[in-house]
Amino acid sequence: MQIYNTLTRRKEAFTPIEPGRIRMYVCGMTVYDYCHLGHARVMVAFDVITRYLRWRGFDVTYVRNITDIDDKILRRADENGESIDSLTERMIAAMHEDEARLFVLRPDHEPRATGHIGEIVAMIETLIAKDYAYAADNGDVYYRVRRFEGYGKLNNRDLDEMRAGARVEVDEHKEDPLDFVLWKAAKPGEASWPSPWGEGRPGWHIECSAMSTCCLGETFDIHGGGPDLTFPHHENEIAQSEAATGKPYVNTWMHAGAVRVDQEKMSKSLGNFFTIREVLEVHDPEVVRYLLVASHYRSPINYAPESLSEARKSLERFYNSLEGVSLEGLALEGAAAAEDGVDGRFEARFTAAMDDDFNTAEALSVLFDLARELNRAKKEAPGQAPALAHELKRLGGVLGLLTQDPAAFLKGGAGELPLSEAEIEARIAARAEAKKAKDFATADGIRDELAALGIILKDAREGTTWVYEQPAD
RNA sequence: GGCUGGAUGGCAGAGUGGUUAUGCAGCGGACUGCAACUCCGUGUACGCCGGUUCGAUUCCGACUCCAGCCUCCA
Repeated sequence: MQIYNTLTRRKEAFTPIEPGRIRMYVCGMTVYDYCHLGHARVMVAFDVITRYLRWRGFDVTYVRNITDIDDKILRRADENGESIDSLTERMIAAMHEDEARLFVLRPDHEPRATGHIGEIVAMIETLIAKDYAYAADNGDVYYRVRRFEGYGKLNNRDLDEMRAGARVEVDEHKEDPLDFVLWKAAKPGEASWPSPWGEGRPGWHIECSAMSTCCLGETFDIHGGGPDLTFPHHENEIAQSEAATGKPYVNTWMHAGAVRVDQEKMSKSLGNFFTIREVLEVHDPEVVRYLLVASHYRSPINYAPESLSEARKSLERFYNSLEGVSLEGLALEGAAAAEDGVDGRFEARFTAAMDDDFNTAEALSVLFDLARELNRAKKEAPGQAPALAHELKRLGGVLGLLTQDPAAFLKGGAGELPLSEAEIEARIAARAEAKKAKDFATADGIRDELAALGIILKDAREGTTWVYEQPAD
């Protein structure tokens, strides 16, 4: 298996530290607002990675933290006139709802910063003892960046050039403008925890170092996150953890690609973001997931509402092929599967694609080939169709796709129908009558009328089924 | 300015030193009462300029353009 490592900037053969076991940490959300599509990308990317690694037989421990104390949270809670707890609990619940709808499995552990203050304080104390950190006279504790030799290695940054780059804020309490905060002294009335340096709260970077070490050990296999976290967040994590433990922090760094809108990064600060929940109001969650899985996890994707319609059409192709094939009573293991006409060639191609840095786009192309084969079988060799359909669902399932009932998906999934299903069925029955009487004008009139509402009829030998496609506006 | 990554057919999006990605859309045919679904067939795509090579979209170099990071952001 090959994985691209952000640290070395190339694909490397992946070998877990402990055979058969993979420890992975991903930087999660700061819970002061609803998740947007950029968050969805990271959630889905690492969900696919986790599902695939498990499918390949690895025992994966997946940790994704929750930042539940931070300046933005304090500000937002204040603006809302609600408590920090109330705000963060609401947002965490919303996040769990969003990810569940996107077929994202929950990580094994979701440590919260406020639940690990003890470990955080202990790590800061170690850093001070080793002279990598210092308490300033304002009650803050800072990391002494120039003390850490490898600083900048993840981003290929040179300390002196960064300084020349000038956008570094000068702070009179810092020895060096590049030093970053580990512990922040509380202002009167702010949420705070006791520490040897007075009441305060942890800085953002230290919480990930402390929580990852605490959940996964001092050195672990994979550390992931969004594309904008490489600097300074992950650089600082390396500096903190390696200085504190004297050991390598992470073997493979993985970063997802950005979600863009009009060729600009989707972000809170630009205000050009779409929240997951607002997108799910009009689109089937699987369509959103498909859109994210259809591109390689590292390439940027440009979000446009039209891309979702295209994603839906691609998924319709899969579900059309699956529709009408009964999987009941299939005993499909090993030799039985081979006899039924599925000889592992699709799985081999699928695995080769995914082993190559999780190439989901390539893997999907294998599934499309499989769907074509299934469509052919439905026509020419119906006996083989169930095995092929099973294979398609099985491999699709590794990507967290194709788990719905085909008819249910095609009928619009989550969306609201312009007519009730009973009404639609009544029209279909009326049309069948007209067809029987060779009154094609009436029959086509009913079909056109439904089509205008987005309901597309499909006649099959077994009867008429339909697809609902929300008309574009 | 520094550091990273990218530029592929109408659109989306993989990949490769010489051979079909795939999906959507288009075109021709089959199926159909006509459609839809589906099947079969169909497109001299690889930013620009040089170099290496028998041969480069794929390797090397320059250039142009785009994006991300360098400030909180997934």
